[in-house]
Amino acid sequence: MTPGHSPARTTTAGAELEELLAAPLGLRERKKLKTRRAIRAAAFGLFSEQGYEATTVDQIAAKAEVSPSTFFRYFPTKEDLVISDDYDPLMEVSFRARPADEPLIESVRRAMIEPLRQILAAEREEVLLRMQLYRDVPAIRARALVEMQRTGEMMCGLLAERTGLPADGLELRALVAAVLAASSEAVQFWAEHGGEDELEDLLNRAISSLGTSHL
Amino acid sequence: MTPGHSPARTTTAGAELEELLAAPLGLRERKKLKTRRAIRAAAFGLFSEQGYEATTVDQIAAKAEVSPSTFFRYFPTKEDLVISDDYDPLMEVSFRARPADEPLIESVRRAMIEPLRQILAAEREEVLLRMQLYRDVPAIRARALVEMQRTGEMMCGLLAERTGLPADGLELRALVAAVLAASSEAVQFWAEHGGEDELEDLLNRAISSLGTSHL
Amino acid sequence: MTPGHSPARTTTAGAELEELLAAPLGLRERKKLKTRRAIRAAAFGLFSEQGYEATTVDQIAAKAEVSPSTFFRYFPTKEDLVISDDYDPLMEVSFRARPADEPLIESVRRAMIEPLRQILAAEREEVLLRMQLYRDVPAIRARALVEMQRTGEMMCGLLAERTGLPADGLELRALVAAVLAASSEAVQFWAEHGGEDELEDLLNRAISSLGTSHL
Amino acid sequence: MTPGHSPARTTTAGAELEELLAAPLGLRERKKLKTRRAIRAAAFGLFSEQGYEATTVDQIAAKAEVSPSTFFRYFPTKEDLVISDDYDPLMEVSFRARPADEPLIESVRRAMIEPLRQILAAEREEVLLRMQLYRDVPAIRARALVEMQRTGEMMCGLLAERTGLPADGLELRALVAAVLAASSEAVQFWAEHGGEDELEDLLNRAISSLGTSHL
DNA sequence: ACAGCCGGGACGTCCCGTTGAT
DNA sequence: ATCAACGGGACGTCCCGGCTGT
Repeated sequence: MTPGHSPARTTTAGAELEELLAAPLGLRERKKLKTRRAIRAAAFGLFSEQGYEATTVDQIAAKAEVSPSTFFRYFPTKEDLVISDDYDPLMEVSFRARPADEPLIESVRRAMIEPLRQILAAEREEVLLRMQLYRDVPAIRARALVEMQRTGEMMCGLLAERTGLPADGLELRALVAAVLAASSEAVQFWAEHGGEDELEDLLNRAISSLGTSHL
Repeated sequence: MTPGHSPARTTTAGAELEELLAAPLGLRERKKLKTRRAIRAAAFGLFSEQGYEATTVDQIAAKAEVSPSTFFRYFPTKEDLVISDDYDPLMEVSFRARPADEPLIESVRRAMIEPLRQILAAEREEVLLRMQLYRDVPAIRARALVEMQRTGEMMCGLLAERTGLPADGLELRALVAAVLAASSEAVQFWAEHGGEDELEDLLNRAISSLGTSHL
Repeated sequence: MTPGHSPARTTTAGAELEELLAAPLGLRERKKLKTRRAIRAAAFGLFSEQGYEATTVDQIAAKAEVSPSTFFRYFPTKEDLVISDDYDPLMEVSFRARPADEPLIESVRRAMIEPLRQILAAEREEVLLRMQLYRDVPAIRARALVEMQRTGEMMCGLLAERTGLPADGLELRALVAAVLAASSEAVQFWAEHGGEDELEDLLNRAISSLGTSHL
Repeated sequence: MTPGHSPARTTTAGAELEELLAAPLGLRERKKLKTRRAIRAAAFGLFSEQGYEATTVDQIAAKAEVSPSTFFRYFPTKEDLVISDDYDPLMEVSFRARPADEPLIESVRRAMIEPLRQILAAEREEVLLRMQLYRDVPAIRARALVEMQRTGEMMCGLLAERTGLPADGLELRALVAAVLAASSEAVQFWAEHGGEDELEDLLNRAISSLGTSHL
């Protein structure tokens, strides 16, 4: 739900996910992961210095001490640097773990917060930087928003299962879109203030403000 | 709030707005407007045939019987084809025209619907096509979503004036984001079903579904 | 011999020259001259702010409150802004006015200094700026150097008349090229130091340093 | 000292230099060198047929059987085709090899002649063509003259070391500029006469004509 | 598996010439 | 005479895919 949380699609991204989920990897895989991280680190450094558009793939590759060819092996596209992550599957797992009789909105809220906690614990700084990029770089914000829609579709499916409502019905879609949008604002707000507030509180406030729409 | 409703930024875009608002323009300007439309029409046609990325600026220019240079005079970027429109200022006017004691959400709803009606009356087909592009073409969806954020910021300003709440406070931002997201789903839904439903009804349903977040 | 002193080739340039030579012009012509100056002024301003390459003809035209078309009527090329001036004919007149029995090098020196004095008196600031551009902007320096060669050819002709040596003989060409190069260094040196030294002294020093080639 | 003798700045240019200095290169590098030469050859051919401005990069690439992209990998700019060479470092080496008690002007003369001999031996025809371009094509002459200034700065440094005079003093600058200009005329003269004279003699005559400035 | 090199093509910027309206 | 609009074309930058050698 934070921008750019897309389902894992490539094996390498899958690897990163699994690492999060703690399975210890083979030596080969660990090396690849390291390269992947190195490239991303280099890229983010350059982005924050020069901006996104002004940074070329070649520069990134050079700074990561990798050949451009290799860059493209790890990230099929320059944009993928910023948007590929593994939030969605984590959230799905998290949602299915909620008791079926819990109020829906509560399940959603918890399903979103759990994986966030994990990710923040592991790479809080990088998430903050990513959020700044997301604010400042149109192309990235763009991609991220698209990924958010993907997340929305997945959530519609999950909620449909639970409620029996049609997954592509207007009501569910509108509700999910709204919750995601509000949550995204919370995360953005959090990043803007340097992460000093408790993200969990912000999420709660944002989501409950939907109820105030009767104002 | 439909994707890509941005404030008028260029004089020509301003011209387009004024046309909507009915002021008959000088002969010179009418011609420019025609060219502008011709280019957009050509572009949208090609987009729906070949997809967005696969369509080159040269093709568009050729089909519009214009030189590539001229294309760039009218649209500084290929993406600008899709995202530049004049919804925002219309909506702002519309919102300010609502009585101050009306329930907030109602004012917002009406402020969004009024200009939509005008636009649909004038160019219903193009809006439908635009929505399809918005669904199908990542790059366009991307830009459009970004523009929606801009709309959001404007709305926050308006609501802040009315309510006295801070425009950049979490609550307002979350609420606005949610309403926009839900409305966007409504418009999208409408387009998916070929425009057969009443858009006004859909908007109402989508917005009121936010109240069901207590599910 | 300062960079960019070329023979008058266009009627308008001729006009500027004549003005220097004091003939009062018709009202029509004065207006054109004013425009010409306005454009150049605008251009030089932008050049010193943004650099030469980064300044577009359109910007110059806009700042001079002239249409781009008009710009090109006055200056066939962007580069012509910087290089067109009218030093050569002044110098030729000046040289022919020297007594025939004066030592050659002395005639040359005097022929160069006289017109310089006039120009500096009239537009000292602009000459200084021009010199800076000449230092800093490769394309301009380039053009200027080329013009200097033209000046060289003219001087070869003059010296050939006086000495009876062939105008395209190596000796004369080498001598003239050397004198011009040394003088150019003097002017450049003068500009680098903000014009505080007496240009005349510098020229004398530069030219006489050729004699030290026996070092 | 022929126009356009600039310091080696890219590795490939460095490679070219080293080749001149006889070190046999790896297979990879030889291929690149061949491509580089092929491009230049194609370019010079077209230049002499159609002129410089009228020749497009695409044409050059086509004739060299290379893609335009590749062209720009080898020469960042069309102009770089003409001006990039490796005379300066050769000359520097050559100068430093002169005995310190030799008359200055003599050291300079020898320092210029030695590398010229080498280059002429290796690619006499190309140098001749280059000189013609330098005469006939303003843009090229322009760039070349600029490079000559660079050479001048380097020489000032060298002479300053030897003489103890300040490298940026007017006297040294004027002297160097004059010697270079005279030498340039000699080379030019040589090229105009189809290379039939001994370049070495011409250089001697040109330089010694500086002494006649007392005429 | 990774590095370097190349090709092909899109984009967007700029220059300058031309045309028709004022 | 000036302007606004357009055309046409060059340049140079970048992305990404493929191929070759190690």
